[in-house]
Amino acid sequence: MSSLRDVAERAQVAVSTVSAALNGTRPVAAGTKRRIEQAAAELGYRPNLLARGLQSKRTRILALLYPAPRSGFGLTEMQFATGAAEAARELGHHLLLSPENADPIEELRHLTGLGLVDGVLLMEVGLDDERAAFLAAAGVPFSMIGRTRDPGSIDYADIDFAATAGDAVAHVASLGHRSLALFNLSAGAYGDGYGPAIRAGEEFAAAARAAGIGYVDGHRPGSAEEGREAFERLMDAHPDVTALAVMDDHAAVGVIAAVAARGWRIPDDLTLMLVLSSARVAEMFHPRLTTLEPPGTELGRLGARMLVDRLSGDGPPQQRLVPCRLVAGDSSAAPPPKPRERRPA
Amino acid sequence: MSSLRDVAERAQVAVSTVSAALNGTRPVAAGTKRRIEQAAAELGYRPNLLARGLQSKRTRILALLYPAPRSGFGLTEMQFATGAAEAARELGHHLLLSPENADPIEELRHLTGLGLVDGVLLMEVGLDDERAAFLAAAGVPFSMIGRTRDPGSIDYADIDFAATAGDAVAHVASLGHRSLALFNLSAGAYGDGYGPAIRAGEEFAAAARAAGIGYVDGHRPGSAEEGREAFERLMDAHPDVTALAVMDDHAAVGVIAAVAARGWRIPDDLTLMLVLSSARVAEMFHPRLTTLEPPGTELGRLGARMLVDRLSGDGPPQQRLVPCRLVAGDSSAAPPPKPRERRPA
DNA sequence: TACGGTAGTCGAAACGTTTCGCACAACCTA
DNA sequence: TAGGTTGTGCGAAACGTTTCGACTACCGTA
Repeated sequence: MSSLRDVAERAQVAVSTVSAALNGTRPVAAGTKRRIEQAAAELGYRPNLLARGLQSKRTRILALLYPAPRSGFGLTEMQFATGAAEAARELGHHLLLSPENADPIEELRHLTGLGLVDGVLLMEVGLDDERAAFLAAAGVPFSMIGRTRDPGSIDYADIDFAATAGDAVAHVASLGHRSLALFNLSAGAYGDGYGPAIRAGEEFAAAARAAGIGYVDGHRPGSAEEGREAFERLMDAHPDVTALAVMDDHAAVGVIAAVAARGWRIPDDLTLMLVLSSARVAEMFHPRLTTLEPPGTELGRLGARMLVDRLSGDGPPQQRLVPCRLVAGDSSAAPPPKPRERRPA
Repeated sequence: MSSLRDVAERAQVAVSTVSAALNGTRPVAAGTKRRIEQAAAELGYRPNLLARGLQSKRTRILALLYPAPRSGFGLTEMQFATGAAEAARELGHHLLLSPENADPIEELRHLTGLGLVDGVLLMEVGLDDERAAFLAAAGVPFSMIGRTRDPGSIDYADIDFAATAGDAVAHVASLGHRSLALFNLSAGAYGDGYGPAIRAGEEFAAAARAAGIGYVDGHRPGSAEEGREAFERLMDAHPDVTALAVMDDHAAVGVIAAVAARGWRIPDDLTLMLVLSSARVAEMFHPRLTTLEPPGTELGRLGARMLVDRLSGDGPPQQRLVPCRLVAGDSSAAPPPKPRERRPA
């Protein structure tokens, strides 16, 4: 690989002049500049990132930190990563994939001590996230996909749960439903204090109240079997519920089975929608489910972009909320005209 | 951040001695070594990766190169990435996520010219992959997840399609089926020359022949609608087929609908299985589909490991084939005892 | 006693950049 | 004509490592 010195020799100038010409960091006479650029092109010169980073303390490398997935990552997490990587590249940066081990703080200390990364992008942020606290204390630039309970002036991109819940409620309300239930994420899959689970619960309740329709919460099925059971219990306690939003894919499978077991049909007897599931997943179901698709790629892109902004400038904190996109499937319809009854096959 | 010099001062030795002591690169007296280690610990010394890389020409950074996904990445691709990142970290390396832009070769030239990465891990390898050709010509160490038509002595980890097809055929044959069909990946989703599509086709044919059961190929549905049509045409042309393997998730949705439209049931009237789909996807279906789950994480890990091996040693090329895991669902059963007929609802 | 070998340590150079003070010429202004 | 201002380029230092030749002290041996 050719170095700055090779270019300098070929162009008959000093090394520092080449650096200045190529980076535009100080004025260089037009003729000289042209000679240098040509020499660089002829040699196929590429600046060495390590040398540059060593000197300038800026590597233009970002680290994407994510916990070992408790239950395997989904499409959304993949989108965070690819979105962030894309945006980073467009902005002339690189993205390092950093799985956490048992001790995330130690991991972080190590990672930032290496001098390798300029900033950190945090995924799967908890309401009280120790990583965020550590980074803030250590003065390491970072941004979050998701957010802590009190993000203060930390940059983040997160789902707009209020808007999302509003859209969901508006969707079923406009179809004529008067009562909606939510099956939240199970504690097992993500642990307690998982932001999306808590915020979604709160915002659905608020949106339903604002729209003046009934709202039932409390079930948190994490598997098909639990979904089936939860639906049975829901119908026992609240036979008037005609619309159901489910956050866990697998639970939805159970709900569909339970509906069928009663001799009911979707969407005629129940409007069923997924929350925070990608349309690709929703399409796997029969009927194709309506879903509120999380803006994974966009959140990833935003997270990376605001981190780069933070690194290169100061500016006010950027805090962005992006709503899920409602993708209508074949599982939404008007509520049944008269009370449903079990019609076992 | 403290540097080698700080440690040297504190331990009252020369910088070079500290380096030697900490890296074990040449003998250092036991007492001195202890003093140095203590000083390093007290200062919380971390070697600067950039400086080290600049000098030693080894950064311990690997790049994972992947094309912009044509149709959005799936779980398997996610597993490649997380598996590779995990293994890299365990081996003291880092993994850079590198999306390709329009011109992969230029991208590669740029990436390797930076001096930032020691080696490249290639994903989504085509049978005639220009990236592999370029890297080989450029002398850049790399390994592949997947493989070219003629991998020569290039390290790779790929799916063992022969074993996978064998397992699939054995599965249906043992249930009593005498005729199997395969719906391959659509050309649109992955382009022609996509290794898995071609190899799967060949190996299913070979396995069926070896087992002495009938085999039908040729359909390549890439959506639910195409899946439905393909199934209708299949039944028209080959009414004797009682087992079907589908490679595209969405096509399976259409097949299931078509089966239901005939008044048939799965698995009673048709044994349906997914090929190269994760169990998490198979569980979304009703009934839960049998699937041949690709070893995504393991392939990612293997790819990273063999690349690290290649970097640090010479050794013979490593070429590993890993079969898919057959996860039995509720969609496999013995073939129907008597010929099926349409029983429209 | 002199000599070669060895274990341990040091200092300097090198990796490829960026940055910064300084030099030099040409030009303008008073 | 003297002094200042610009425009342009140079050289050296610095970033934090690794590497390598050289030096010292000590030991055993001839």
